[in-house]
Amino acid sequence: MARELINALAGNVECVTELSEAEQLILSEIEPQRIHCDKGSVVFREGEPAHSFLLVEHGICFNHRHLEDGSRQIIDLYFPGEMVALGELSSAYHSSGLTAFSDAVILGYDKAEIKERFSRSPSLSRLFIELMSQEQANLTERLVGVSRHCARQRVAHFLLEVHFRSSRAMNFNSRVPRPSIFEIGQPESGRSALVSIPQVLIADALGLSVVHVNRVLRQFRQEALTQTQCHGIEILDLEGLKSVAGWLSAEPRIAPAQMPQISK
Amino acid sequence: MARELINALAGNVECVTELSEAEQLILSEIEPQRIHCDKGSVVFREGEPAHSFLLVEHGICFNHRHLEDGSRQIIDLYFPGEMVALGELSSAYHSSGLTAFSDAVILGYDKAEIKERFSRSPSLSRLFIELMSQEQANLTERLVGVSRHCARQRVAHFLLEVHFRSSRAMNFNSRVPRPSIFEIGQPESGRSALVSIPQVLIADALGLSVVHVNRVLRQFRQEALTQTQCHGIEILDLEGLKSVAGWLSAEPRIAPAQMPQISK
DNA sequence: CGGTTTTTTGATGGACGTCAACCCAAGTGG
DNA sequence: CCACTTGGGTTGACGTCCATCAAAAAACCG
Repeated sequence: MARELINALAGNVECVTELSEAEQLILSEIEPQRIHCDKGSVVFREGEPAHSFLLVEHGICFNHRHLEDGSRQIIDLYFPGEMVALGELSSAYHSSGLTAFSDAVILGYDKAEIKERFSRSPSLSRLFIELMSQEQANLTERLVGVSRHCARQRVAHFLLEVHFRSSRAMNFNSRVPRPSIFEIGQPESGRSALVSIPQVLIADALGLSVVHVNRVLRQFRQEALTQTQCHGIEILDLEGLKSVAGWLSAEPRIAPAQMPQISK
Repeated sequence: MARELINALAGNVECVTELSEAEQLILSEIEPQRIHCDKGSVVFREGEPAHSFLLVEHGICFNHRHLEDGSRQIIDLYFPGEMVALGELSSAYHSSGLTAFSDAVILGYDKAEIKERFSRSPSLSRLFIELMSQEQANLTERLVGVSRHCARQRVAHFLLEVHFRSSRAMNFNSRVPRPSIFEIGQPESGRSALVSIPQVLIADALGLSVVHVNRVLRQFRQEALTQTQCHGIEILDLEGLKSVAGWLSAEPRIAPAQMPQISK
């Protein structure tokens, strides 16, 4: 009985609780392949055939695309309990590569089987669509962020996102010993430590140069927003960083009135 | 019998042909609301409740988000036959606003009904997921484009994208008189005319200033890549523009070998 | 301990935003 | 018919943000 998939869904979307026993069973029955990846190893490259649907169990991965000029764009990071490149479920080829950032364990589910099982029940389909919507919303957010914010804001936002996503990831299978790459301290006295991420990764994710990322981080240090500790970036002033990033906590968007005329 | 929805799907995804008569009927039965929008009018704003699933029938719309500093980011354009913000299907509120760029007619389908009907058949669900994947791929493309390309490339790419999407849009209900905003000439002698789009829109879509967009367009004119004619941009040298944009026609991604070790 | 990777810092330059002005076409109202 | 507005396009001067180059310092890894 494999509950990883359901746990992962539960971590990402609320309506899992609405699933019936039978539906949960449908998901539990799928037996995943366990893929062990060494730190820094390439799980797959863009263009390779994509057989399976992937879920990160341990460690951190990121997917990326390589550009003509040799640089790479990191599209997203994946923490334990997160599903990799949902949008590629129906595609026969990977549109981006995946690399393990730390030693990682990835669960691979057969795509055909996943699709077949999801289509057995409307709720499961709905749930899947829900997930994709969420991922799309994230992408949109990222798009706006990258194109309209300066380096300071982007780096701050990135740190915060990594912080929150990695701490949420701790709730996923917390019984399992967590990989040592996680240096997350308790938020004692307002501070909290962070994953030790090389600056080049931040740069590639944000479309900045390593040099500039470094400079921004120095600024943050000088402003006592963060602090370096053994190759990790520790957040000292969460609220301060949030205000630098323009972080909207609950995203309560305004809703003025006015609808277009409707005819016929 | 309303076939707009099926036509739209057919224009975006191949597997529509696999749909059975019955499934096509399921879709044809839904009666959309017709929403007429004047040029420049706001169809809805971000944060407003989202009741319906929208399909552009005539005209051009774009969705956008407003930022703290007062600027706006245009997320995508929508041409006739394209579905607006697919990812929001399962969301109760619009995460971005929609504005009619020209006089437009939009078909509004009740979300609940769409969802109910899609969930009736696995093929329909699959089809929908397919669509969302595609949109996500586009978004990813845009993300990479915005963060890694210079203004020249971005503008060139934008012009090409608008060109191809608008000419594909002509195939959608071609029996209907096309809105006058479309000034698409036949590709006679290698040239082809383009929608007359204000530069400020290009700027907002690409995250550039109007001034700089203008400069880039001037360059293009000097290089005989484009030419202005009565408030429209005509593409003179399609291939030239493609090479400026780094446009990959068929996107044949390389697929080297190497898989990670698999255990258990 | 030397070789490699990552971080750090400075100097220089290019790309692009901002400000400010001017032009031109299309109304609009007298 | 003409003054006035309005919205977009065009152009120049100037400044800022950030990439690039280069090189040292620090951390890591046999």
